[in-house]
Amino acid sequence: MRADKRKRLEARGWKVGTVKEFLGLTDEEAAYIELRLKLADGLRARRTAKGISQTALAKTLESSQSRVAKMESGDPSVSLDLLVRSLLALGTSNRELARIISAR
Amino acid sequence: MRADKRKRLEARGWKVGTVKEFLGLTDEEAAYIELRLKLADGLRARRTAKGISQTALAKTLESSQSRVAKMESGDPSVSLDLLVRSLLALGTSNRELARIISAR
DNA sequence: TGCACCTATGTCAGTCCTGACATAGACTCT
DNA sequence: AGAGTCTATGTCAGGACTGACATAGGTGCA
Repeated sequence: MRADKRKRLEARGWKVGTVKEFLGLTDEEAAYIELRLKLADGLRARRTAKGISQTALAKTLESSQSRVAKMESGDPSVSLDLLVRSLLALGTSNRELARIISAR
Repeated sequence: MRADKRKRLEARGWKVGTVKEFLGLTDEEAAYIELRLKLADGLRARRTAKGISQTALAKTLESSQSRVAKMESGDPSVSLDLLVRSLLALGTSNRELARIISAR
Protein backbone atom coordinates (compact mmCIF):
# COMPACT_ATOMS: atom_id res chain seq x y z
CA MET A 1 0.00 0.00 0.00
CA ARG A 2 1.40 3.32 -1.05
CA ALA A 3 1.83 6.32 1.16
CA ASP A 4 -0.63 8.59 -0.57
CA LYS A 5 -3.25 5.92 -0.45
CA ARG A 6 -2.78 5.60 3.28
CA LYS A 7 -3.08 9.32 3.56
CA ARG A 8 -6.30 9.20 1.64
CA LEU A 9 -7.75 6.53 3.86
CA GLU A 10 -6.71 8.41 6.94
CA ALA A 11 -8.03 11.64 5.53
CA ARG A 12 -11.47 10.13 5.18
CA GLY A 13 -13.30 10.31 8.45
CA TRP A 14 -11.57 13.50 9.50
CA LYS A 15 -13.38 16.75 9.33
CA VAL A 16 -12.28 19.20 6.69
CA GLY A 17 -9.90 21.62 8.30
CA THR A 18 -8.23 19.22 10.63
CA VAL A 19 -6.68 16.93 8.08
CA LYS A 20 -3.71 19.12 7.40
CA GLU A 21 -2.30 19.36 10.88
CA PHE A 22 -2.76 15.70 11.60
CA LEU A 23 -0.84 14.49 8.58
CA GLY A 24 2.28 16.18 7.32
CA LEU A 25 0.69 18.05 4.45
CA THR A 26 1.31 21.46 3.00
CA ASP A 27 -1.65 23.76 2.47
CA GLU A 28 -1.84 23.01 -1.23
CA GLU A 29 -1.59 19.28 -0.76
CA ALA A 30 -4.36 19.32 1.80
CA ALA A 31 -6.55 21.50 -0.41
CA TYR A 32 -5.88 19.24 -3.35
CA ILE A 33 -6.79 16.07 -1.47
CA GLU A 34 -9.89 17.62 -0.01
CA LEU A 35 -10.93 18.77 -3.46
CA ARG A 36 -10.53 15.27 -4.83
CA LEU A 37 -12.62 13.83 -2.05
CA LYS A 38 -15.36 16.37 -2.65
CA LEU A 39 -15.48 15.49 -6.32
CA ALA A 40 -15.44 11.78 -5.51
CA ASP A 41 -18.33 12.16 -3.12
CA GLY A 42 -20.15 14.40 -5.56
CA LEU A 43 -19.78 11.81 -8.27
CA ARG A 44 -21.24 9.04 -6.17
CA ALA A 45 -24.06 11.26 -5.02
CA ARG A 46 -24.98 12.16 -8.57
CA ARG A 47 -24.75 8.62 -9.85
CA THR A 48 -26.90 7.13 -7.09
CA ALA A 49 -29.35 10.00 -7.44
CA LYS A 50 -29.77 8.92 -11.04
CA GLY A 51 -30.21 5.36 -9.91
CA ILE A 52 -27.61 3.90 -12.22
CA SER A 53 -24.91 1.35 -11.42
CA GLN A 54 -21.18 1.84 -11.65
CA THR A 55 -21.20 -0.51 -14.62
CA ALA A 56 -23.79 1.59 -16.43
CA LEU A 57 -21.91 4.79 -15.77
CA ALA A 58 -18.70 3.18 -16.91
CA LYS A 59 -20.36 2.37 -20.21
CA THR A 60 -21.35 5.96 -20.93
CA LEU A 61 -17.86 7.05 -19.92
CA GLU A 62 -16.28 4.37 -22.10
CA SER A 63 -14.44 3.29 -18.99
CA SER A 64 -14.78 0.31 -16.67
CA GLN A 65 -16.64 -0.49 -13.47
CA SER A 66 -13.43 -0.86 -11.55
CA ARG A 67 -12.29 2.60 -12.52
CA VAL A 68 -15.59 4.12 -11.49
CA ALA A 69 -15.26 2.39 -8.12
CA LYS A 70 -11.78 3.82 -7.72
CA MET A 71 -13.04 7.26 -8.69
CA GLU A 72 -15.74 7.23 -6.06
CA SER A 73 -13.43 5.93 -3.38
CA GLY A 74 -10.97 8.75 -4.02
CA ASP A 75 -8.26 6.37 -5.09
CA PRO A 76 -5.07 8.32 -5.87
CA SER A 77 -4.65 6.44 -9.11
CA VAL A 78 -7.47 8.42 -10.72
CA SER A 79 -6.88 11.89 -12.02
CA LEU A 80 -8.84 15.02 -11.33
CA ASP A 81 -9.35 15.09 -15.07
CA LEU A 82 -11.31 11.88 -15.07
CA LEU A 83 -13.33 12.88 -12.02
CA VAL A 84 -14.39 16.14 -13.60
CA ARG A 85 -15.12 14.61 -16.98
CA SER A 86 -17.27 12.00 -15.28
CA LEU A 87 -19.24 14.64 -13.45
CA LEU A 88 -19.74 16.53 -16.68
CA ALA A 89 -20.87 13.34 -18.38
CA LEU A 90 -23.51 13.06 -15.68
CA GLY A 91 -24.81 16.42 -16.76
CA THR A 92 -23.30 18.45 -13.95
CA SER A 93 -23.36 22.15 -14.77
CA ASN A 94 -20.53 24.55 -14.04
CA ARG A 95 -22.56 26.07 -11.28
CA GLU A 96 -23.18 22.71 -9.66
CA LEU A 97 -19.54 21.83 -10.06
CA ALA A 98 -18.62 25.06 -8.32
CA ARG A 99 -21.00 24.22 -5.51
CA ILE A 100 -19.40 20.82 -5.03
CA ILE A 101 -15.95 22.39 -4.90
CA SER A 102 -16.78 25.16 -2.48
CA ALA A 103 -18.83 22.96 -0.18
CA ARG A 104 -17.63 22.64 3.39
CA MET B 1 -0.71 20.48 -35.62
CA ARG B 2 -3.13 18.16 -33.93
CA ALA B 3 -6.87 18.30 -34.17
CA ASP B 4 -7.61 19.10 -30.54
CA LYS B 5 -5.09 21.87 -30.60
CA ARG B 6 -6.77 23.38 -33.61
CA LYS B 7 -10.05 23.13 -31.79
CA ARG B 8 -8.56 24.95 -28.85
CA LEU B 9 -7.25 27.72 -31.00
CA GLU B 10 -10.55 28.04 -32.77
CA ALA B 11 -12.41 27.92 -29.48
CA ARG B 12 -10.51 30.93 -28.25
CA GLY B 13 -12.10 34.06 -29.54
CA TRP B 14 -15.56 32.58 -29.55
CA LYS B 15 -18.05 33.47 -26.91
CA VAL B 16 -18.94 30.81 -24.40
CA GLY B 17 -22.10 29.15 -25.54
CA THR B 18 -21.43 29.31 -29.23
CA VAL B 19 -18.38 27.09 -29.35
CA LYS B 20 -20.29 23.85 -29.30
CA GLU B 21 -22.43 24.38 -32.37
CA PHE B 22 -19.58 25.69 -34.43
CA LEU B 23 -17.30 22.73 -33.86
CA GLY B 24 -18.54 19.18 -33.71
CA LEU B 25 -18.47 18.79 -29.96
CA THR B 26 -20.74 17.01 -27.55
CA ASP B 27 -22.05 18.89 -24.55
CA GLU B 28 -19.49 17.34 -22.20
CA GLU B 29 -16.59 17.97 -24.51
CA ALA B 30 -17.56 21.59 -24.90
CA ALA B 31 -18.03 22.03 -21.15
CA TYR B 32 -14.70 20.38 -20.53
CA ILE B 33 -12.83 22.59 -22.97
CA GLU B 34 -14.49 25.72 -21.68
CA LEU B 35 -13.61 24.72 -18.14
CA ARG B 36 -9.97 24.27 -19.11
CA LEU B 37 -9.86 27.67 -20.73
CA LYS B 38 -11.39 29.30 -17.67
CA LEU B 39 -8.77 27.73 -15.44
CA ALA B 40 -6.01 28.68 -17.86
CA ASP B 41 -7.16 32.28 -17.94
CA GLY B 42 -7.60 32.26 -14.17
CA LEU B 43 -4.07 31.02 -13.72
CA ARG B 44 -2.57 33.75 -15.86
CA ALA B 45 -4.68 36.39 -14.17
CA ARG B 46 -3.54 35.27 -10.72
CA ARG B 47 0.09 35.01 -11.70
CA THR B 48 0.26 38.42 -13.30
CA ALA B 49 -1.68 39.91 -10.41
CA LYS B 50 1.10 38.66 -8.18
CA GLY B 51 3.63 40.15 -10.53
CA ILE B 52 5.69 37.02 -10.92
CA SER B 53 7.12 35.52 -14.10
CA GLN B 54 6.34 32.13 -15.56
CA THR B 55 9.82 31.06 -14.61
CA ALA B 56 9.28 32.05 -10.98
CA LEU B 57 5.95 30.26 -10.81
CA ALA B 58 7.50 27.20 -12.42
CA LYS B 59 10.05 27.12 -9.64
CA THR B 60 7.49 27.05 -6.85
CA LEU B 61 5.59 24.38 -8.77
CA GLU B 62 8.76 22.39 -9.34
CA SER B 63 7.89 22.51 -13.00
CA SER B 64 9.31 24.41 -15.96
CA GLN B 65 8.64 27.70 -17.69
CA SER B 66 7.57 25.95 -20.85
CA ARG B 67 4.93 23.96 -19.02
CA VAL B 68 3.56 27.07 -17.35
CA ALA B 69 3.32 28.72 -20.76
CA LYS B 70 1.43 25.72 -22.09
CA MET B 71 -0.87 25.78 -19.07
CA GLU B 72 -1.82 29.39 -19.59
CA SER B 73 -2.34 28.97 -23.30
CA GLY B 74 -4.76 26.10 -22.68
CA ASP B 75 -2.54 23.64 -24.49
CA PRO B 76 -4.25 20.22 -24.59
CA SER B 77 -1.07 18.54 -23.40
CA VAL B 78 -1.59 19.85 -19.87
CA SER B 79 -3.98 18.14 -17.53
CA LEU B 80 -6.74 19.66 -15.47
CA ASP B 81 -4.85 18.21 -12.55
CA LEU B 82 -1.85 20.40 -13.14
CA LEU B 83 -3.95 23.48 -13.78
CA VAL B 84 -5.81 23.08 -10.51
CA ARG B 85 -2.70 22.29 -8.51
CA SER B 86 -1.04 25.39 -9.93
CA LEU B 87 -3.97 27.55 -8.92
CA LEU B 88 -3.89 26.06 -5.44
CA ALA B 89 -0.16 26.71 -5.25
CA LEU B 90 -0.91 30.35 -5.98
CA GLY B 91 -3.08 30.40 -2.90
CA THR B 92 -6.43 30.17 -4.65
CA SER B 93 -9.16 29.20 -2.20
CA ASN B 94 -11.95 26.77 -2.95
CA ARG B 95 -14.37 29.63 -3.13
CA GLU B 96 -12.23 31.50 -5.63
CA LEU B 97 -11.76 28.32 -7.61
CA ALA B 98 -15.50 27.88 -7.70
CA ARG B 99 -15.91 31.44 -8.90
CA ILE B 100 -13.46 30.85 -11.73
CA ILE B 101 -15.30 27.73 -12.79
CA SER B 102 -18.77 29.18 -12.74
CA ALA B 103 -17.77 32.44 -14.40
CA ARG B 104 -19.49 33.27 -17.66
C1' DT C 1 -28.90 -22.93 -1.70
C1' DG C 2 -28.07 -20.94 -6.13
C1' DC C 3 -28.22 -17.06 -9.08
C1' DA C 4 -27.98 -12.34 -10.51
C1' DC C 5 -26.44 -7.81 -9.62
C1' DC C 6 -23.55 -4.38 -7.39
C1' DT C 7 -19.27 -2.84 -5.59
C1' DA C 8 -14.20 -3.09 -4.00
C1' DT C 9 -9.47 -4.06 -4.98
C1' DG C 10 -5.34 -5.72 -7.35
C1' DT C 11 -2.58 -6.12 -11.64
C1' DC C 12 -0.77 -4.83 -16.09
C1' DA C 13 0.34 -3.28 -20.91
C1' DG C 14 -0.42 0.66 -23.59
C1' DT C 15 -1.25 5.55 -23.76
C1' DC C 16 -0.94 10.19 -22.03
C1' DC C 17 1.30 13.76 -19.34
C1' DT C 18 5.46 15.59 -17.27
C1' DG C 19 9.76 18.23 -16.55
C1' DA C 20 13.66 19.38 -18.97
C1' DC C 21 15.89 21.25 -22.76
C1' DA C 22 16.47 23.91 -27.01
C1' DT C 23 15.22 27.69 -29.60
C1' DA C 24 12.97 31.87 -31.19
C1' DG C 25 10.47 36.34 -30.97
C1' DA C 26 9.32 40.62 -28.38
C1' DC C 27 10.56 44.12 -25.29
C1' DT C 28 13.55 47.13 -22.37
C1' DC C 29 17.66 48.97 -20.96
C1' DT C 30 22.48 50.80 -21.53
C1' DA D 1 23.88 46.92 -31.30
C1' DG D 2 24.14 43.71 -27.44
C1' DA D 3 22.64 41.78 -23.07
C1' DG D 4 18.91 40.52 -20.07
C1' DT D 5 14.14 39.19 -19.21
C1' DC D 6 9.78 37.27 -20.47
C1' DT D 7 7.02 34.26 -23.13
C1' DA D 8 5.79 30.70 -26.91
C1' DT D 9 6.44 26.34 -29.07
C1' DG D 10 8.52 21.88 -30.32
C1' DT D 11 10.61 17.47 -28.83
C1' DC D 12 11.46 13.52 -25.96
C1' DA D 13 12.47 9.90 -22.23
C1' DG D 14 10.41 8.54 -18.18
C1' DG D 15 6.71 8.37 -14.99
C1' DA D 16 1.62 8.53 -14.18
C1' DC D 17 -2.95 7.21 -15.57
C1' DT D 18 -6.10 4.34 -18.22
C1' DG D 19 -9.29 0.56 -19.53
C1' DA D 20 -9.59 -4.15 -19.18
C1' DC D 21 -9.57 -8.20 -16.68
C1' DA D 22 -9.76 -11.21 -12.63
C1' DT D 23 -11.59 -12.00 -8.34
C1' DA D 24 -13.96 -11.50 -3.96
C1' DG D 25 -17.62 -9.93 -0.80
C1' DG D 26 -22.22 -8.17 -0.21
C1' DT D 27 -27.34 -8.16 -0.97
C1' DG D 28 -31.78 -9.68 -2.58
C1' DC D 29 -34.70 -13.06 -4.50
C1' DA D 30 -36.62 -17.46 -6.15
